[in-house]
Amino acid sequence: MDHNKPISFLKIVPADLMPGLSIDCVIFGFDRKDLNILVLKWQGLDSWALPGGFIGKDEDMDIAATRILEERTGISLPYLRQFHTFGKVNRRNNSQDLDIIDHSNKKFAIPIRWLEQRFISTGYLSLVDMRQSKPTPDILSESCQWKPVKELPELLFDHMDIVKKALEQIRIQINHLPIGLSLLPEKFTMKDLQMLYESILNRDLDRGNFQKKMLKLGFLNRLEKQHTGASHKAPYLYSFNRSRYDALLNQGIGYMS
Amino acid sequence: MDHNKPISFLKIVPADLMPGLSIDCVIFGFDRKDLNILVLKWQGLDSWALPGGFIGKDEDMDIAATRILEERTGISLPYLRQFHTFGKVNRRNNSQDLDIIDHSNKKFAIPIRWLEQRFISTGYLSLVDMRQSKPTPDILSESCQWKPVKELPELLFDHMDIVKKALEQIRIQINHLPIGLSLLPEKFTMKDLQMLYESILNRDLDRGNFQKKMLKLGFLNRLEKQHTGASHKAPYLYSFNRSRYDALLNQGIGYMS
DNA sequence: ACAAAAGTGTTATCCTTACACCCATGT
DNA sequence: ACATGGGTGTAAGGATAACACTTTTGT
Repeated sequence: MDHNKPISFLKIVPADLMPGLSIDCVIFGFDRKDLNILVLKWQGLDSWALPGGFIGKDEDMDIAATRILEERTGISLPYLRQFHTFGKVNRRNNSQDLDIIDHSNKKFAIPIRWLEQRFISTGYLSLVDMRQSKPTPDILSESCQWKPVKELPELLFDHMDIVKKALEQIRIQINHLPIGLSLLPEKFTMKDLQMLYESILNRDLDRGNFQKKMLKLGFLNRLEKQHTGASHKAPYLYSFNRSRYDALLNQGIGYMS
Repeated sequence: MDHNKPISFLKIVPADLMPGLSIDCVIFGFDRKDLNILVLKWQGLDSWALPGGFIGKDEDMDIAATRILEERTGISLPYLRQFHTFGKVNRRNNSQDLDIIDHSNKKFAIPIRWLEQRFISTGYLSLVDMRQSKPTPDILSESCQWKPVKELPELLFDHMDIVKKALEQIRIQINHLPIGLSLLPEKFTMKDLQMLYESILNRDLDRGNFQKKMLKLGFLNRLEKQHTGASHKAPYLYSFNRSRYDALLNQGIGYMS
């Protein structure tokens, strides 16, 4: 049996899916300024939601997560990690949620009552470079957009709780996650890296101290300077020393707390 | 509908349970010396496993975890936290595992094929004072014992992976978990606290520095000394300043990383 | 007196913090 | 010349690590 055979979300065939189990993805993007999250707008509704889907009966959960994200947003991932499983009975039982389930059932001819069952959902998070991934909506969605964390629209179900938990986890585990590696392009400036940390930690860091700290940790390769035409000194570009970075993450990088 | 109604594990009635979903508990215990884990020995088999069970259709997952642990070991918990969900297709598919499932099916007259389905399992961890909880096995188990982490017996299915992940998580999140509060009795000595940290971090810490650091953090109440009759100075007893401790955990306590 | 474990002190070193200072560049 | 942002330096204070010293108690 091939456990990794991709299963299309768009054909919802309950017989092929794990019942009662879903996956929701919190995709963090970074654009040199703000931390963003990828959200989908459902067809014909003013409702935004996280990209999510279901798990094939013969599909590893991690692989399902990768597939779901790819199908729903067109993004293939460098990094995807489970962070929490949401198991409250009434996590999607307010009246608005029920309306939407009903609407979707009809619109997409999803087998009756499949969406109505109780779901326990596992949240996955990822960190990607916004400038290198152009999300494109699937047929269930009207659009697929990056929204700044600071001004998210209302989200369906308990998706706001899921986002909050993802943020909390990313902060707790900041010293153990390959934040920079995934959220930044191949080459980046020290300022880019600092702004990324500031976005995640939600506070300002001292420029000089940040620079010295990062350099001392020794996982950055300094490349040639690149002059952008701006009216000031050209910044160095950096790339990650991959093996050194991985080694440090295992121990937990001692960033400013 | 009452979402919190306890559902007996011992009556396995598939119609009342979430299919394909289970819970496994990694219960850490501490006895002033070693870090232990609670394991069950299955009836009539030489196999050890983590205490686990299933989730009622109208039961919150967190509440199911509490119930399962209580039913299977007799322990009621001060603290129980989800740490990972295990979703590999073949997590319990080696031949020994299948034998055991077959054996259990027959012995306990569990509805046919219930145990044979694919399960995705959420791991919960807890930290308890070994001296204050006397685990007692349920009827599925021959015994229920504490085993030192350093010399665990072979475990069924992927339970060893689950234990390893729990340990990894407890180390990564050590500054955010109420380690001491749950694993130690009401009153304890500084030595107790230090040995606990040493067990979890798996390395020695300097006695003098540890003492000073903990005192400076300010979440310990120093109580009267208690003389035990040993041939040396009597140590102070301490208790936790609960509100101060909670506040610090939110920020992340800066223990020696 | 001695061993054992608790409590505290000392010192060198390192890290963090808050700045200040100079450099390169376009206007 | 000046504003802007990049790179580096410095000095005070705090934290860490290694180890020494003193105290209490039973033998």
